[in-house]
Amino acid sequence: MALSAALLAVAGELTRRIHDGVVARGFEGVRPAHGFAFARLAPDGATVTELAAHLGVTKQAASQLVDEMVRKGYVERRPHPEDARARLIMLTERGWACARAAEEAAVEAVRPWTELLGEREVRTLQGQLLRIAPHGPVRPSW
Amino acid sequence: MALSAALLAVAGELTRRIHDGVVARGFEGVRPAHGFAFARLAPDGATVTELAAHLGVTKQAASQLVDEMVRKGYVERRPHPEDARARLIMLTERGWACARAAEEAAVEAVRPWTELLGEREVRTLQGQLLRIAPHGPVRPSW
DNA sequence: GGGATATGGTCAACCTTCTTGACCATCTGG
DNA sequence: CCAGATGGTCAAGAAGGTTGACCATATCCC
Repeated sequence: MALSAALLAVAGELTRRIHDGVVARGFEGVRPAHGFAFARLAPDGATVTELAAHLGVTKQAASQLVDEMVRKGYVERRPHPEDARARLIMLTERGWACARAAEEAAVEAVRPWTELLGEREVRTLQGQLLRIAPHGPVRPSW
Repeated sequence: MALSAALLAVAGELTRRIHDGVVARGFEGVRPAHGFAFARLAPDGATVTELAAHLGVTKQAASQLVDEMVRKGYVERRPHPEDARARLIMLTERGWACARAAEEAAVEAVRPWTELLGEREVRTLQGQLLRIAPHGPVRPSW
């Protein structure tokens, strides 16, 4: 049980730090859920349905999230090049900037661990975690 | 970033498995949030205000959670022995049974890790996590 | 080709869980 | 013993999710 508690504590702390780091870089009104969405949209965009599958929510919920991100200027809905029903959700320039900020914040949040455990141990840690749950849920919900 | 993603994936997977394990043992209508509450109530009970502080929510929210757990038979409100304003929230017999089930489910959820990494590595992992965030938030929210 | 059916997306209504604000009962310090 | 602090609840509302209905377009199959 101690292991579970420690893991959840670290995950919660990490999420909080990344979020704080993103806010500190000037992106307000953004939630962790947006970050999980960015991860799917980043390479080439995605449809609402794909995003919903990625996040593990209904497509209505994903659509509302997109509404919000559009309103805040992070993404835009473009016509899909191959399917007139669908729309391709793509990051705007501001969206890319926010994604880069999240990346920086993540690196910054992990840095103290390297100072504490050493670089080799951190790599070991990462390897162990990847072996334990290579395909865990993207949006852990509880 | 890969490290962060792996950590969140493992945490999400772990939470899901513990929850499933508890449900499989016959406790329905119970959420992970209840488990976090049990952890504080288990030794000797606690007041609503203490529980709220533990969970990181308002005392109104904690009170509602207690309402729900009372309705489901996991806890009961008893008069506080030293403060007539307060009430001592204590686990019922069913509450204790559920807490034991969660403990079992947690052990079961972690067992595959031991098979995968070996017992020594898992202990190392636990030690590393405890050093990284010894006092992370109890109820990671995102 | 063309109609039945599947799929992408949205609108609307509702539910759950948390918050804020107001309030009462009781404890505590001067 | 009274003023202020603290424990708890009630009520209303915000946030973020779900289900159900619906339209537009794509795909399958004759």
